[in-house]
Amino acid sequence: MARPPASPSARKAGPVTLGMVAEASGVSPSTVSRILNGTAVVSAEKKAAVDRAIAELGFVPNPIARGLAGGRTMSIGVITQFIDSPFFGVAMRGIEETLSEAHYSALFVSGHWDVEVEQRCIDTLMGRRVDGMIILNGRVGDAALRQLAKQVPTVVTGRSIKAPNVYAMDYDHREGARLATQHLIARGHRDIAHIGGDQSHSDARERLAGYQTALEAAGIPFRPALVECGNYLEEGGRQAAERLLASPQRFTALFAANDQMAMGAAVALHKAGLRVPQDVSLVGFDDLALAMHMTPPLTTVHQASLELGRLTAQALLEMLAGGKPTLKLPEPRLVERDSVAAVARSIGR
Amino acid sequence: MARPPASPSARKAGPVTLGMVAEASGVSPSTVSRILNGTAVVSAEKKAAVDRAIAELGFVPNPIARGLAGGRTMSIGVITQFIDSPFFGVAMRGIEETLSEAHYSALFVSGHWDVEVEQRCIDTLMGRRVDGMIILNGRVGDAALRQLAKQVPTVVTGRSIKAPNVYAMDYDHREGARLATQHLIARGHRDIAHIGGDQSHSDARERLAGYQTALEAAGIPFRPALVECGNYLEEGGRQAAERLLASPQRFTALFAANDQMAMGAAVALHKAGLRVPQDVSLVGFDDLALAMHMTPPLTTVHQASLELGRLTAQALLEMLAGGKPTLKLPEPRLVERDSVAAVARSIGR
DNA sequence: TTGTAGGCGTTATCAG
DNA sequence: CTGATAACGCCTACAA
Repeated sequence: MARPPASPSARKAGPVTLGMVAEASGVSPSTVSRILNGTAVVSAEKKAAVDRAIAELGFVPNPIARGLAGGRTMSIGVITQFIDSPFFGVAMRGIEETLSEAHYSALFVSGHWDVEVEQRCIDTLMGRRVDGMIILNGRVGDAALRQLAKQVPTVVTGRSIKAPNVYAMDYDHREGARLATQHLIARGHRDIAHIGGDQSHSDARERLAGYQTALEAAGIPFRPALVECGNYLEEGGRQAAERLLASPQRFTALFAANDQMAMGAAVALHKAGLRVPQDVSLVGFDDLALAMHMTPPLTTVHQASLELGRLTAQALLEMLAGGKPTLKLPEPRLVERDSVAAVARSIGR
Repeated sequence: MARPPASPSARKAGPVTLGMVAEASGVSPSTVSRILNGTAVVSAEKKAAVDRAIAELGFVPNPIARGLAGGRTMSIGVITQFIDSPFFGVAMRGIEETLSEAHYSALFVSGHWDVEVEQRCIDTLMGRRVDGMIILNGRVGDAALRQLAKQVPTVVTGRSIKAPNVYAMDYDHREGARLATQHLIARGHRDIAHIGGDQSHSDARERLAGYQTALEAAGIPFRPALVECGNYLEEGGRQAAERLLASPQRFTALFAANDQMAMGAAVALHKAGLRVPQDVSLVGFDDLALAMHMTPPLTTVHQASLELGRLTAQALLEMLAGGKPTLKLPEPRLVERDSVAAVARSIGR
């Protein structure tokens, strides 16, 4: 009877090597390698013998050696901006899940929204011979990206770029923002303020554009004084809301370009004695896990972050397999919760 | 004039190898290796020549090859439970920062609170020949940990274990919980409910114990009916609060074992028409980034998560350098914000 | 102090 | 179909 395979971490001395498997099953190392990789057809009996030896010895191929031998390292570099981002964190989970199912490991690094840091991350990752790269809303230029893609297949989000060996996936931020604003308009709001993101990011510009589009479609003039920008963080949202509150502008609704800023804005509103949604309606963007647990639960535009992670990983996997991915992100959709109220129609007052 | 070193990612063909550096500087590969690792004393002139060659060629040692050659991989395995945890996310950031300063890379993997998954993570990580391991509140048994530590230095949080090559760091959860409860008591509350965490985790048990300790110290009898447990997630907190609300028990304050559950509880309170803090005071635990941006901003026990990450990494680095770390986590402290109000003394009503 | 040789665990390229 | 043999890029005796 075959002894149950020993857990690798329970092994005593040096790890079981491919060579040991070869010896134990009476074939050459090359044959074992072939079986492992499906590189060539091997006679059934030898394969059986090897498989048994692998199981008995509890052999696990060494990715390091594999990588050195010019083969693949079975690892994928993933660049995010901050590893503790509530939005990208979920995407990373999706990436990790999908990748590990395919026996790949993800190497997560943070670019800190800084081109140079990000470039260094890329260099580090390439030094570790990753087989592919996923860049979540990176800041490096398209040129650097093309350069990178010459070495490994690359999937990027947050930008549209057409280049060999690069697959770009992005949300329709504009449409999402339009939806949010339109929802407010449909509830009777006309004085709608917007807290935008850092306008050097295309997604922030798109969201602003979507806001404008909805306004225009409803025949409401766009008033620049009603938009203040933050940095996509709670604090920035709070400050932007405070500026709005301090200005002479009046508004009955607020559309924040992401949930974190919406959260910050909610605090500012609260401190100013304004209630959500009775005094001002609030809509966010992203649908972070916490959106539904805010008080009141936040109406927001759903971005499938887990899906985003899964799909980017899946796309990369397809490229690694020599295919051409055609995956697309789901359409944005509004999630209605309790932070929006209708404005009372003030007919002929 | 020496040309500026080419960025690795700008290189054309194959990477620059140690051998090429050796050739360019007219020494043997071993000498270059020695200089790189400070393994032996080398004549100043040769060292200068090599250093120059390294700079000119933009040589970066290949960690993969290094790892294979039995040296170190300059990578550290980090096991968390969920990569998108708001609490551990920040800790991971600290780890990444500290490690990268020392030119180490972190390999983050998620154990999903599951012993088997976690064990598989450990095996994967060891397969990748990490030089050390950081396990954030892991679930594997102490035995497995000791076994692991035989192979690489290990730092763990969330448990106390004394073993060779293992360094355990933990917070004083009990004291933190005591502080929170005491604060409520000092504000006049006597009917204080508690939303606990999963009692199979020691930190959750400790926090409950701290709550009891404070009660006892104030001569307030502990009432089991006032404690409901969740899973450290918002949803669990909401449900626990709902159970509490549905029970015949009355309470004027609520101490949640973490901020996420406090957030969920806030929603339940809100839906029940109860205001925080006017109707019920609320205290959390962890001081997540979002605690200060809740409405109202949450009074909570500060756990220095960034510090936690930095210190675990630093401790590991010290072990890697052959030292014995003595680092300790800062004491818990209460952060007062706006979610607690005093109970009006109801004398002789 | 420095160079040579061998090996780390795999994969790839040849012959057979 | 299968087995030698040579890399992969670096480290570490051992020898000089």
